[in-house]
Amino acid sequence: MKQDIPLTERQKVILQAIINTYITTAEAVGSRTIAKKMAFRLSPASIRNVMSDLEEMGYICQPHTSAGRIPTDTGYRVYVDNLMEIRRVELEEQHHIEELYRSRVKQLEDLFELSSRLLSILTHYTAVVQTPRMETETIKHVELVPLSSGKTLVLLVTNIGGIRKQVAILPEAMTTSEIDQLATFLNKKLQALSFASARALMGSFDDSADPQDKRLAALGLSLLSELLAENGERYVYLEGRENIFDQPEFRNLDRLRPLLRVFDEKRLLNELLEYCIPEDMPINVCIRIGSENPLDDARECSIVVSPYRIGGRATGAIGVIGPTRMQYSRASSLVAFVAGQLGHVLTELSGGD
Amino acid sequence: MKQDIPLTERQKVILQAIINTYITTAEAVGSRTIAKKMAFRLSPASIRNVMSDLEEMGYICQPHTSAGRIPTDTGYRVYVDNLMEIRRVELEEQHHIEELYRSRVKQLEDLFELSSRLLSILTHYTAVVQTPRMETETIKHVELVPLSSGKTLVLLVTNIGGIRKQVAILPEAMTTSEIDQLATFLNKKLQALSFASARALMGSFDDSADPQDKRLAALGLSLLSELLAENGERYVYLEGRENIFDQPEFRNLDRLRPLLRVFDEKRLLNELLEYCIPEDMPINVCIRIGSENPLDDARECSIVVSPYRIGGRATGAIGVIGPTRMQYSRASSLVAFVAGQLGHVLTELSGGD
DNA sequence: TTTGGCACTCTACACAATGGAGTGCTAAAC
DNA sequence: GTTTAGCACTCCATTGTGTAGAGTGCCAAA
Repeated sequence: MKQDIPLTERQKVILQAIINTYITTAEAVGSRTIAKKMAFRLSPASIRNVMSDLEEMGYICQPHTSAGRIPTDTGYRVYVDNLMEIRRVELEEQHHIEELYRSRVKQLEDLFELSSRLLSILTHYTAVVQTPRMETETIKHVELVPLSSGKTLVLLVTNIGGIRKQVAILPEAMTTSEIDQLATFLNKKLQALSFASARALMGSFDDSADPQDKRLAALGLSLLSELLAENGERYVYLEGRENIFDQPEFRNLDRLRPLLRVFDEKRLLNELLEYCIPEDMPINVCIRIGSENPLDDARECSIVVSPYRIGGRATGAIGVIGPTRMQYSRASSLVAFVAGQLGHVLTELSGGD
Repeated sequence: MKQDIPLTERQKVILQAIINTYITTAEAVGSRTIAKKMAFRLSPASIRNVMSDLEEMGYICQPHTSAGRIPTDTGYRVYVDNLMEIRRVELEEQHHIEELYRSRVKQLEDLFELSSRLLSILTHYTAVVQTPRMETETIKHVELVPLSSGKTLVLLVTNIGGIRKQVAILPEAMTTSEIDQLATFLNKKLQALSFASARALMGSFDDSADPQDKRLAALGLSLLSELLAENGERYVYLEGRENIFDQPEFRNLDRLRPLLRVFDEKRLLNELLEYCIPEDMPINVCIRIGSENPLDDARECSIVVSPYRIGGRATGAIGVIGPTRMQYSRASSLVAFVAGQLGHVLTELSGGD
């Protein structure tokens, strides 16, 4: 491996041609194929020499002696970083997407579903959308709906229109008007607070002068504490599972199965996304190729993922998962664009408070 | 085919043995195997004669000349209807399940998720749960949460703790207190009504004497109409997808794919469940075997499904999907039991109004 | 009516033979 | 020095052949 040596122009062009070809055909590409496709004429023999260099550098490899070459993960890496053409989403496509965002969103969940479905349809890969980090939501409204026998449905509406709910058991018998009073109290105190601040505030009433406040805060905390807790796991929307069946590399059941396992386990997906977009990410699109990603079960595939932002603050991730032989250029431009749209709508939702 | 002729005792015993064996081994079973397993001694040759009869009747068939026999869909049918031993769920298992239902349910969604996960774990098949028919829910509470710029989040809580919501645009500018007034009006009028009655009632205000009522009703209708509409599609919970990978008949990608397609398309699942449990079903457990079910993509598998009841009224379906070579006995007893539990908890939730 | 025996059929598996694609190397051409 | 034609070589994929094994159907004897 002599990866430190910079590529010559010729090597670049040929590596690019190999990867472009492989991406569309899914078959190991030989020197003859490249020779025919290239702009400046070179014989297959000359191409072979270059290919041999590229192999030594670790960018391509042969499945077996008498086969053509296929890109390695590091090969894709230089392709993604230096060689691929950056494309923009077609204007017409842009308008089409924007139109959908305008018309199709009736509730928060629609937004995530639309985003993931859209991305899976446009890219033909499997799309994932992670719901926003809890810290970026603030409390908009608290509602207590009395149910039977001392139980209450506790509803929490957040600034973006998200809902948390749970059935809680009242710690003491309460009349309807007392419950109303509690709800009013909670709404007044918690309005526009983050979950963490709300928790802290409620706790602070413990040594309050006003015994009424103290009592209400204690009641409120017992009803809300679980909803306000960091429960870690965020929901992940996943669309376009079926697309992997169209990828020849996943015709094989043994390769397919681990990937489907990842799709089924939200926990793994979350881990994967968290790894790509760790905290407040400054970058736009993150690409993890094959072995670069942390899940053993996803070593055969790549993920292209972007943070989306609410009011400038990265709060969640959206992206696509496909074979390492992915149309990185198209995928990343689409992911970036849809992430932008999603963030835009979410910001609008949360903004006009 | 001479399916009308009743089976002799010997034919029954042998058919039962064949199916029981095939269910556990997944391999075509030959006369020798049966001869060894049977209680009363018969030579393979005699068994072959009976098998020949059973084949002529259409209950078993040979994959090829020199193979043993496997049950046909009609074979499974007589097995399910007449031959299989009806088993009860072990008492210990029952207690375990009941315990889970007591402890794990914080909100309505948990209930469906628990039921489907439980069933998939217990049976090792894929489990589905359809949410209740809209007609069985009544309105418990309406909440209007003002969002930015003339938008409102409309929340509808039902008697079982279900939630419908949408972001609606106010048809006219309203102050916060006007919105509160509207919410109070809606809660007073719609309390405990079904969706259909609510729709009808709101419409009836059109020729009301009181102009204030008329105005509020019109506003309310514009905000609620979409939520109250029959939107047809019910949500379907699905758990244990990965279990089909353990079934040898689905090792083959061509058999696997259509089934996964069904799993991914809630519409198809709904159709399947609707077909098995049409309307207010008197029966307990419905079993559809292979070609008996209406979906082409599910011709290779069986479904065991039961309605669950809220207050005695069947309102949704719960069941498992697996290969036609299914452990029908165990599956149906478990489905029935879990359906009972689910209905029980739902009834409790809705009951104490 | 039951059963042992036997010929027959078909699959699954292993093994060899063949064709084709693609390479690496070398020596000649530019 | 770089490029290219030629050639031997390697390996896969496909096809065909042979064999062992499982199971059947049928017949004649018990």
